[in-house]
Amino acid sequence: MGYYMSTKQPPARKGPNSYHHGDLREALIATAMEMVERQGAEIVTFSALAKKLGVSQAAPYRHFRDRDALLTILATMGFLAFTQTFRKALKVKTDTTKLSQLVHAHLKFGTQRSGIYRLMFESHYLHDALIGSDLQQAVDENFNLLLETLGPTPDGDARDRVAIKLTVAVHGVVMFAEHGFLPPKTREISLTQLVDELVQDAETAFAAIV
Amino acid sequence: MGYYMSTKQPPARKGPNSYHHGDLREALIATAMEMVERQGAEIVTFSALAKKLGVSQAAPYRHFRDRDALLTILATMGFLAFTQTFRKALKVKTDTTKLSQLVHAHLKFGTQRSGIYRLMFESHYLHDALIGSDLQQAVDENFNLLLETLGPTPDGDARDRVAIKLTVAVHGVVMFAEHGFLPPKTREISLTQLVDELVQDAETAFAAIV
DNA sequence: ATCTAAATGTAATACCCTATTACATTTTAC
DNA sequence: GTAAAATGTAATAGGGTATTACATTTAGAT
Repeated sequence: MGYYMSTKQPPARKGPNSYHHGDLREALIATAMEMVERQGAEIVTFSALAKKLGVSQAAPYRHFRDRDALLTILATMGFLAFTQTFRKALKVKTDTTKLSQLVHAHLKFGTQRSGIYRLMFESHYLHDALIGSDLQQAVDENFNLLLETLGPTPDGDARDRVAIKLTVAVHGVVMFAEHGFLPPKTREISLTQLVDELVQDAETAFAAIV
Repeated sequence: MGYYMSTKQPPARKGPNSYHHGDLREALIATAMEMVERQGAEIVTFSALAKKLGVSQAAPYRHFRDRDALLTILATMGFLAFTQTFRKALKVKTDTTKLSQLVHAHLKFGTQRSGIYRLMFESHYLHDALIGSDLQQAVDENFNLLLETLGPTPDGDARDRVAIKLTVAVHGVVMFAEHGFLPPKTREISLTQLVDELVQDAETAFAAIV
């Protein structure tokens, strides 16, 4: 007893001994992130994490004040990854516009990594943790990247509005798609096509103010 | 013992006697809906409901298979209310367009009744319950109302796309606003103003295809 | 090198929530 | 009026959060 084989995570510790894990904090974050990506933040519990990592249920509390604190970290990581995705998208050589690449990167991230995307944009408890935080900074950086991509205009506010309208629309597409609430006709239109149009519209609007 | 005074809900039963509640099902739905509107679906538990209504914790299970079943009913009610809001908005006499009234009704519903709105559009478990359901019907009805408001066009698909793009954008605005993730500059632009622009854009697009 | 303080982990516990089961009481229909 | 259906209860098993007091390791100061 006390030791058993499993096809999954053997509770053997990676650390220097069997009492201390070695780097439980990082292990918790990594494992939690995997769970979020696979099945969404809902299923992430300290209980399950502790079991998977072969530590007691109380152990995670040594590293995070509570469950929300861990999820906030994951969300922040998500925003950093989101921005990275944007940066990479801008570097790719294609025949489409930079703006299009950026926006399609948004769509792809949102739909393919829906677990983390939902954690990032649907979490209620993040709201408070936002102001003046790493998280807020990560969010803002994203938007600034979009503004830079659009380029300068005589009227900055006009540009901002174009960017905002595009962003919220793409976010709306992702959210609706994620939850299966796209209007009837949309079910026959590909999301890619829809987003292409949104980009087109934004570019037209931009051309009018540049 | 066994009986106590409370400034809140006295657990006195409305029904014909103290054993049977009278109409527990409706009471559960009504109370749960209040909780959703006030604080969001997260706080709705059978436990809390039972306590408030002065019945045992097991009693709610006589009326709903599980918590999600109750919440699905609330979400469906939410969609019906949403549609009703649309219908009423169309009846109001103003100097703005019907489309504008409809879309502003969406914004208002989403921001002022965020608890139910989030339940309607963010719930993961609704996804499965959707196909061929009352819920799906309620959702579709909404979109059709928007299409009717736009009016007929030679190319129906083009109209659909205009409607879809507008809807997702407004939904995006609501979601972002709700979670405090509006891009930096947006914090200074009123949501109303933003939505006004979205309507303008849609109307311009519509004018081009009519 | 040691030994003490800080860091990290555990066990035990209290509390809340879900959901089921066997049983109790009303209500309804015949 | 009574049997079946509907509705409610108590008891229980199971899982989750979070705290507290205690155990073990690690690391830093001397």
